[in-house]
Amino acid sequence: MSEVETVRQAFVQLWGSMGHFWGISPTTARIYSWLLSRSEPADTDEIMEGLEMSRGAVSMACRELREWQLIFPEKVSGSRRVAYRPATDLEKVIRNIVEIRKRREWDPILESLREWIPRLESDGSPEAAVFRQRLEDLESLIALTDSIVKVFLRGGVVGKLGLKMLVKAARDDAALDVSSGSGPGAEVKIQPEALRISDIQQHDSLVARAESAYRKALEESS
Amino acid sequence: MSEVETVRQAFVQLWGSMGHFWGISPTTARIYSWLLSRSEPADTDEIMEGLEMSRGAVSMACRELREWQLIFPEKVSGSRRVAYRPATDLEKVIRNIVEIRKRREWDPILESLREWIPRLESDGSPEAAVFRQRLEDLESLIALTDSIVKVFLRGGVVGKLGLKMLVKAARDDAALDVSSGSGPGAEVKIQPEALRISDIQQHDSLVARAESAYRKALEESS
DNA sequence: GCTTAGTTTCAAAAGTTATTGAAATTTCTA
DNA sequence: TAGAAATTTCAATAACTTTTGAAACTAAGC
Repeated sequence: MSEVETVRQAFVQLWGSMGHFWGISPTTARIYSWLLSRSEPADTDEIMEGLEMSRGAVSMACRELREWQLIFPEKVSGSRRVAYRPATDLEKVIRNIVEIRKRREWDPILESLREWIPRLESDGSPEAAVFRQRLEDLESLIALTDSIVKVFLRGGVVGKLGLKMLVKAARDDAALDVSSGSGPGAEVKIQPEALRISDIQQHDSLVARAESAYRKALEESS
Repeated sequence: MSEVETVRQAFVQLWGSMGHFWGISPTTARIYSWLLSRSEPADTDEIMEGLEMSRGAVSMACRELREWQLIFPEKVSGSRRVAYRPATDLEKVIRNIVEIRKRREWDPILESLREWIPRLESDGSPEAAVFRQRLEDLESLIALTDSIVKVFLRGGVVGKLGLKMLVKAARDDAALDVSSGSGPGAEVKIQPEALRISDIQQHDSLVARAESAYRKALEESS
């Protein structure tokens, strides 16, 4: 068995177990990843053989993948067969899936929370107050995640700067780990203070300073 | 039925359907959310009645919640009963879960990808090259997500600035949506250019400019 | 229009996960 | 220490999801 085949099998296995993240079944995920691992499209028979599945399972899964626009049918000339070509721009793919799932599944969660919170306000009991506080905390967390996803989906100067900052911070931390791991007191790590959501969400004029410095630098470089 | 009870039922239903995100079963998730909706801890009988479950199901689920440190057992004085108090600092809860799942599930994905990519390099076939490119794209995407999660878990000045930028960007976008939705040409939206991961990951001296402006502003304000 | 290659559909079967309830076990009190 | 309150465990059962394979259907070629 070739190296490609070995990696392919492991990749298909891995992607299959991640299927639930994408909102598709493991089988459907496995077909998509199998197609991704190839340089050419494949028809139903090839998929059946490659993944040892029934024709019916392949058909159902391919229909779902088409609905998600993860595969595209192509006619095989001189034959009645349809070959399936996977969507290969993975950034676009993931954007598409995140966008669809955000709209269908995640946004309704935020909406529900925002509906419930004022309803608990009008009930004056201590239990309602406790419950409401917890829903508010949860709403803050989910709203932060929503912000990150929105920027990922939409782009823009400030969002890009934010993401670059995050990447830099993670990189800086990794470098700090390496340097603090090489001395005699290697177990001692400087642990920054944990972020609080309320702090992150708060309007901050210092952030505006950083933003305008970045914009000025952008102008000067173009 | 009271307003609290109505919202509670909807919340428990919602949280139960989100259980898979946390890596726990719907039943286990429902118990946790039910406990969150109350101002006082509850014992096994109360949970059984409140959620209409068997004693066995409650016992198994509570064991799992304890393992995740989502609930804490408390002795009920004058009785042999144990009451369960939920962890209520939701930021900490989510951090804990994200950290555990990152270590157990998500980090191994990145590791696998980073193992496979060089293996495909030594196979000179066109198919290996195509497959390798796709694995590299995927690795980039997951590494970005990993960066964001790392910052969320660890904090730090640069990470905090990055998150604040993202929140600001999302807020700015929302404001832009509102203002562009109120004119006669309301269907016309300015769509910023989509972010590319390779761009975000690239070292950028302009980001350093923004960062030092922020640090300077921090010093001046303290 | 007929034939047939190829695909889709769906009920039955298979596989997986969740729940139950009673036996087993643990722990506390008198 | 015995008894019983309370919980845990786990095999059986129930519920849910996935897969199969053959009947039904579609579409292309002659």
